[in-house]
Amino acid sequence: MRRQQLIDATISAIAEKGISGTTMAEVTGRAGLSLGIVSLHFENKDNLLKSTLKHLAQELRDKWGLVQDNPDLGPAEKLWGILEANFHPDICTFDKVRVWFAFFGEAQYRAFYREMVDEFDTERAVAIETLLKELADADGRSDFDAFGTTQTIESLADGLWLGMMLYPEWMPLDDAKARLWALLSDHFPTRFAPGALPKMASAQ
Amino acid sequence: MRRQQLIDATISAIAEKGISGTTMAEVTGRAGLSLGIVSLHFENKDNLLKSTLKHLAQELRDKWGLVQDNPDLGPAEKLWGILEANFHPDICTFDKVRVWFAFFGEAQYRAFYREMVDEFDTERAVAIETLLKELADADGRSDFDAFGTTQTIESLADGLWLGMMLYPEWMPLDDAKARLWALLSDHFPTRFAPGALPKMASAQ
Amino acid sequence: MRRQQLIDATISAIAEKGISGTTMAEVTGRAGLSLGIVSLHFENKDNLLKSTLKHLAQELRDKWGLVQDNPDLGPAEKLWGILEANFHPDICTFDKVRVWFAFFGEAQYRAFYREMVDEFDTERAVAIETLLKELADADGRSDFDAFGTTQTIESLADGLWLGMMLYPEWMPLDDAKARLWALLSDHFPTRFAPGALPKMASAQ
Amino acid sequence: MRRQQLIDATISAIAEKGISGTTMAEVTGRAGLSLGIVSLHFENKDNLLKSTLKHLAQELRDKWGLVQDNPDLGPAEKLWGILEANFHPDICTFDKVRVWFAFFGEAQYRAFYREMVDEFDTERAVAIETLLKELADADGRSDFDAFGTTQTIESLADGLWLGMMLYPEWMPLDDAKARLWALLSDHFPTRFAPGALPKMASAQ
DNA sequence: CATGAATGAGTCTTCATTCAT
DNA sequence: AATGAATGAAGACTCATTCAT
Repeated sequence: MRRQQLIDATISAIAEKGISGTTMAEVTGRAGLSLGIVSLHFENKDNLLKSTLKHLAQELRDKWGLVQDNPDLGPAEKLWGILEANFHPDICTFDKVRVWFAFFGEAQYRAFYREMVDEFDTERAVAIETLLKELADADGRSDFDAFGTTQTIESLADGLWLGMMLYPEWMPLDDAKARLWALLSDHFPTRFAPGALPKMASAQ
Repeated sequence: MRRQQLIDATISAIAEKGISGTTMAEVTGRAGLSLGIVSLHFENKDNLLKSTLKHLAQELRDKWGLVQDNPDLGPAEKLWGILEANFHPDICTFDKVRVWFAFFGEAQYRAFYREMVDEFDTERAVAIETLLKELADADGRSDFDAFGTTQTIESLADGLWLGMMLYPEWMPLDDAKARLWALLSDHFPTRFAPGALPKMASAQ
Repeated sequence: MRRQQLIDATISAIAEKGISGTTMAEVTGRAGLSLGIVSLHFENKDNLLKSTLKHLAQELRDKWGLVQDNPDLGPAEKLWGILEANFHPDICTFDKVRVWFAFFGEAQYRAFYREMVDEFDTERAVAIETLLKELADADGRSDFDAFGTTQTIESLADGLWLGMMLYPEWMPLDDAKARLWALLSDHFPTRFAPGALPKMASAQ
Repeated sequence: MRRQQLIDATISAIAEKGISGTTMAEVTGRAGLSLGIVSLHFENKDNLLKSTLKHLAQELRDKWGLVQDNPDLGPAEKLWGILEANFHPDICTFDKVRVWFAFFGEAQYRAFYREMVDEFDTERAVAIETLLKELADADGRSDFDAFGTTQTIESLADGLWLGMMLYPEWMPLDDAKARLWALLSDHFPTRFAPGALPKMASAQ
């Protein structure tokens, strides 16, 4: 499919050259296609970029959605699975993380990002908060701050991505996952045993 | 000083229009100056942008540096002071946070960011890790993972910034600070009493 | 071919407005094409100007090269043919002469001129000197200063061009050719009969 | 005098950077003066350049005018003196020759050149032609082409300048003077003895 | 479907000129 | 008389978009 070919080329171009360096010639050159082809499949550049972001968002949504919809998983497994989706090898590519932050950083796409992704993000925050409550209730901890912990978890996950992008040596993928697991361990030591981070639970 | 005037206008322009929308006309128009003035004081656009980032980095560095050098503060106060610098009203402006992420996101400036800021970031990570060790030692906790906790703290701080930028309603400034304080409370409840977040400790 | 169209427009523009007055808009306007076309075919302005000079140099080289390679011509005919090439209606246009001097006069192109044209000029000087020696030997004039006469002939030819450009009324084309012929007559009266300047020998 | 200081700087700038590279900052920088000083002494750039050319023309005119007005010189000495003025060390500097050709080559100044220098050039051509006639009459050569020889002499002198500028190794100053002397020898062997070129006749 | 030559609006940059000091 | 910061018009260059083939 030409569309996917162009989206892949766009991801690669943005990762390497940034949004401002991502010209149509750059994208079509990377795709090995002609200049005019973009207008054929995406109308214009703006739409190509938005479609690229939409593709990344959908890809991530599908990844954790699969975990959430899995009836065989308990709440702790689901929670970890949703979080781990962010670090899945399909999702957490160097190139793709760079593209996410490129869109976060560019004002004109931040607005679009919100329209596009707000719904997904809200869903995810709700899913996480619900699972946290479930776990806290099961442990009889009525004072547990599920909302605040959701904020912490989501922010930590985002911050780990940024760290992986900016300082890959200081923050390798395994460290990032270990930090997130450790946070869960601190809150639910019985559910997320310290140091017992499962290997690629979501990789099947 | 014209330089500062132009840097302020650049921050405002990037925040509102993004790096690609930050034209020389946009910047000089916001500063109420003429087009040619930039080349007079910054040689060219690239240098203006780099000087803007350098200014932000130095401003932050100065802010937490002041805390670190204060001999009247104990380790817990210092640790919180350093972290709180990120949320100081001089630093954590909506505009300025947007500019930070604009630079993170744009490939050509990410490289420059590292050259420029790497040293500051490393210093800060070392300072945090050292203070954490000091606190853990004082409490006799020899098994404390100071490095991992530093990673978590720094990543959470970054992620909170991102959350404040992308979803200001969901993540207001006070929530962000509360999340960071809560993380410290989890690790050192005697030093950072749960719910006892001090008001603007670093603002004096 | 667009390239030739643009080179022609460049010659016309430089002749009329000088190198500094030869803007991209001026050139493309004369060619009846759009502004962007130059970067498509010549990358940038500098390369367009250099290509224009290269074209002129090659055109001249081809013109006298044809004479030199003609096996039917004797040495005197060849010598005159080579010199007359400078005054051929294809070469010695008002516009083109102006362009030559424009490049001579502009410091940044003089260096390029030498790289580009040095070889041709050296070849031509050698060809002239060789033919002079041949003629002198045939006449048994062992004391003939072929090198010095070459210097004189070439310098005179250049100076005649300058005269034609600066004072066209004082130095019409026919006078210029007559001066050159007279110089040869002075040295080889039997080969170049005084007053017997052939009409457009190279024009067929 | 500031004016002379600026004219000298302009000559040096044009020689090295060409007319288009001769900015006001370049000129005033070379003169060690401030940017605004040009408008004080020359009104504007155009006038500075024209004054520079005027200065060069006057300098040359004064040089051969001195020879012409010298009652102690015979016609042959005068003729040579006038021609040699072109190669006087005050006149025939590398820089100054480059500036002459810069003005010849730039269309917008060629027109001014003619207004400014036409008179001098005509005077000189008349002076040369008159002296040639005088010499020919004295020798009883009624068929001598004084006008044509003037054309040849003047053109050769110009061409020798061009040769000295473009190929200084191939055409050193002494060769240039020798070529001009040899031309005169060819026409008046008794007045300009072959090989007897006088040393710096005009240098006293 | 696909190509890529051509267009021209938009941007950075240079630089002559002005003018308050 | 002299300075040099400031201006803004002018020019080179880029690049999204169009369209004939």
